Amino acid sequence: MQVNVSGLKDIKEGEEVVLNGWLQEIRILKNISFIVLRDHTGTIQITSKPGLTTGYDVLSQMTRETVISVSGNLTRKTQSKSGVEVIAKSIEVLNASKSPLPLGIIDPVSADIETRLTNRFLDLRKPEVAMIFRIESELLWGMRQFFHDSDFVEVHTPKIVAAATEGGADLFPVQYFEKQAYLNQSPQLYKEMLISAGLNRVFEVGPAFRAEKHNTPRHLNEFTSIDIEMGFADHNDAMLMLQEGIKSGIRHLIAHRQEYIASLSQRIDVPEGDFPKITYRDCITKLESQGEIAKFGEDFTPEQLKIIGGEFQGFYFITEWPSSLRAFYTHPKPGDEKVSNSFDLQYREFEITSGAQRVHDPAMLEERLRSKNLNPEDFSFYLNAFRYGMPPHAGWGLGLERLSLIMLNLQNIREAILFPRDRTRITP
RNA sequence: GCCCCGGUAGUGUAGUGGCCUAUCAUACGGGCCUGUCGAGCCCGUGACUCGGGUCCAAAUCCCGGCCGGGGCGCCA
Repeated sequence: MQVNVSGLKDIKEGEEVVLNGWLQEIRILKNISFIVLRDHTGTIQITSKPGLTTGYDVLSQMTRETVISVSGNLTRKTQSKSGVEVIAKSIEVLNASKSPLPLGIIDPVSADIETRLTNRFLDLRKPEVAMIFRIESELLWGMRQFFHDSDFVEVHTPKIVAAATEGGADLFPVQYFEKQAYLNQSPQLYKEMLISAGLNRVFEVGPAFRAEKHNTPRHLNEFTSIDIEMGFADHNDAMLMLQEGIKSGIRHLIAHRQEYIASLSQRIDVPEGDFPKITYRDCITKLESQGEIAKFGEDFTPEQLKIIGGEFQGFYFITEWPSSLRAFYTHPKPGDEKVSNSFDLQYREFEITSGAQRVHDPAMLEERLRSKNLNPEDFSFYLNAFRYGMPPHAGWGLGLERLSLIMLNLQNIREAILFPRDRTRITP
């Protein structure tokens, strides 16, 4: 019977099993040999002896990470520390591995992130590395379910676009036949058009591209953005949806994959209660009381965000950002138009999400475009959607890799994406 | 865009002008070992990012290229 390593717990003493996987370690002694076989569920010791095992004589030629198929009998009457092993009847090589490995899977010496990324297929064989993506998958699944259950439609908008989302530079140009096009930095404009289209609530999980030449542990040039937009809603509705979306993702992870959580060195809990909120102005007051120079209309430095983040446990919102700091589509706060109905979701010094109530009045939108030195004519495909009945609406965009980064306490965002696109890397 | 730091065996490192015929670990190859499990012990293979320059002498100093890490800006 073919089983995974994790399935061995249900196998009776002496029963014959077939295991497929990678040869993680091999130790050949004079009259007995041990192999540690690894599959995607775990590792198991395979014991073989001359005369008992077909293929014993070629064991000494087997290299680490060779793909093998083992058949044998499970026994728990073993001296192995794991308390269970398989006595091999036969060991077959399905595909040999070259040696030496460019990156050891279980070596005591750790490799640099660069070496790991250029050999990512080997790096990902480490269970703790693969676990990042298993957890990310579960978090995302839980969030997807939440949005579906909350009447959102999952959509897919173009990644090749004609105009800049927010008018700025920092886009990757692409040649689109005879036209100049760009990789989209955000699905923002399309999400909003779908509100005019009457879909009412949309969400999208997809790539976003930023041509910023940054080289930091928290930026990628291609990342995965979880975006939502909701009609007949404001920034407070959007914040609630964000809070509940994240909670649902974590709740799903905990409910369905306790074994993942157990393998981690840190705890993951569903945050209790509402995420606290602090206004931009209150942040400034707080910083000034600590001797920091923080001027209205300027973004916080990473150092300042550490100070603010130190006031909160886990997630918190910074709300009411100056209108001058936000994109043109951000709705001003009625009666206090220097600030906006906007928010960032933060975790310590990390910005996870940016969102807002959006401008829905076409005249105000044009004015806002002009105030940002953008030409409304360049946005006519977008502005048209506002001229024939656009509901008030709000939404946000969340960086999936940043969410993984903070949930798993990773030191570098490149850890949270399979094949990072950073300042210089376009392979693998 | 600005600034800082780095590149030595497959991997990770030591080394700051002569003592380097380059350290150590791990990996790899061979040997010993009836049960290992971070196996152990013995032997061995294996490296100074590239191109110029300074100097009697360069892994080490200088210039440039390439590659990488980080800080700021900007942002998810």
